[in-house]
Amino acid sequence: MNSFKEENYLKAIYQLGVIDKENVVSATHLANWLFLKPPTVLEKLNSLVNKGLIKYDKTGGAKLTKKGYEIAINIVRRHRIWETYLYKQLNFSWSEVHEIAEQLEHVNSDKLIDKIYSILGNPEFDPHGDPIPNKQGIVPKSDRRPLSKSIKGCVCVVLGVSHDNEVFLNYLSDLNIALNDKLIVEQIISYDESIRLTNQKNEFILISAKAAEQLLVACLKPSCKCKIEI
Amino acid sequence: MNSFKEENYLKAIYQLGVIDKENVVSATHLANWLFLKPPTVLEKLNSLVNKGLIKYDKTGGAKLTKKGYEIAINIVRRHRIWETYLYKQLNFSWSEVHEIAEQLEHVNSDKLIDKIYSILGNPEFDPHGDPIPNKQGIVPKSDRRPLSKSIKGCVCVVLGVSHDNEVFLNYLSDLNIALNDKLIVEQIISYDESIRLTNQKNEFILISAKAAEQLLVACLKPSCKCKIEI
DNA sequence: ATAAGTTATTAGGGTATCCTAATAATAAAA
DNA sequence: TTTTATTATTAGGATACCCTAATAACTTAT
Repeated sequence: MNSFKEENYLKAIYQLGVIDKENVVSATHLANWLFLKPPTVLEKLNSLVNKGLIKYDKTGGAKLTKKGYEIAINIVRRHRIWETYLYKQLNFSWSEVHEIAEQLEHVNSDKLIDKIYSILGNPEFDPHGDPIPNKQGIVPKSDRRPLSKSIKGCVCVVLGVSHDNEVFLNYLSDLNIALNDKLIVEQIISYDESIRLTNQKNEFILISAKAAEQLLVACLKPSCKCKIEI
Repeated sequence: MNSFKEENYLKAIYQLGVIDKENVVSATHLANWLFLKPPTVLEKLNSLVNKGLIKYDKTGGAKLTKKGYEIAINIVRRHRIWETYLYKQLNFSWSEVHEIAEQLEHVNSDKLIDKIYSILGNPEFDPHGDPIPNKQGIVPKSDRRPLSKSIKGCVCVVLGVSHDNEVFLNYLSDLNIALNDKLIVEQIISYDESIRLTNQKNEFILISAKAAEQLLVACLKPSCKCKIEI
């Protein structure tokens, strides 16, 4: 709990490294993400370099060392386990869990995490659909991808969202889209790339291209053409 | 979670105020309790005065204002609710819960506390036997007192310990004494004030005067002479 | 290739926490 | 009462974390 700040830096470097594979994790990039100013971040990055938790050079940006990765992935693990616990055991809503997990992830007790993880039945994915790293820091794989990559006829299951943002989660609630829902892609409207879906209750849902990029799904049809990469 | 430090100061002032009613909560006293040095504490006390959370003068020491009391008692409430949750729902042992609750008490989510409190059935006492303040900051009363105040023939139920110390809790485990155990005072040995007890299984237990001072019990015999204050 | 715009870094400053060492105030003992 | 011991406070310094303003190093567009 004392390494609160440091943990958040390492987690952010991990997250930005995963999300923007193209982009380098620069001090400015991190500063925006953490709502801080670049000099503040740079200062901290230097101290993380000194502690052997990251490597940093201005062209390649910040990269976690093995030691840094272990800390970061452990925080991510704790976060996702807490989210799952809050959602499944304590009946919090999908949009509420993130903020509380941001705090709980810094509670330092392996035994506590092990306990709630085992109560949950050692799940591989959290309620947002994000994979829960195991104790060795290995992240389970899934074929989740944005709904926007789907084609007409896809049978999709909702696995999560790409950015953890309460506004978007509430937007989905309003659209009547929830985690694990099965959605069929009826039509992709070429004019604005919005997508017409039907849900299990055979209701029509129209989702914008922007939202479709943030909604993560997996296609359940075993050999659907959507899976062919060009 | 940002007010971590401040919350711990206020909690400490509350706790020392309760434990040592005679003694004033001085900067030095607090410094020892918090493992800090007096100037450090004094500096913080001045800032708490400025924030209107305490009053301080060197003769009377630190005293919580209404505003300060509300924060302190809320942290105490969270601590004891988490202890109870860890003990009852997550099967942690009596001696493990304190350290984890020290962290969890700073997680800022009323909804989370309300939820686990209600899962526990809104208990009035935590596993150490300490009263759980209600949302209004009112602390339930009980007639718990040290075992050392008992007399021969008392039928005592174990409600807690006066100081939260893992060594002592383990010592009690070794003596085969657990929370809520019923103990009968068979004999008080005048030589060294140690106490001979029998437990529910009719086993004999010998407890030292020192330990008896730290073990908190209530006498179950309605009009037992132990209750007469001289 | 150069001006204009970005991005990275340095310089310097503020607050919060923590410390040691020195001094002031108080209490206890001779 | 004076000395001694204890306690409270001030002075001054270190580190962590945050900032703005200025400079240096790059890109990009003309």
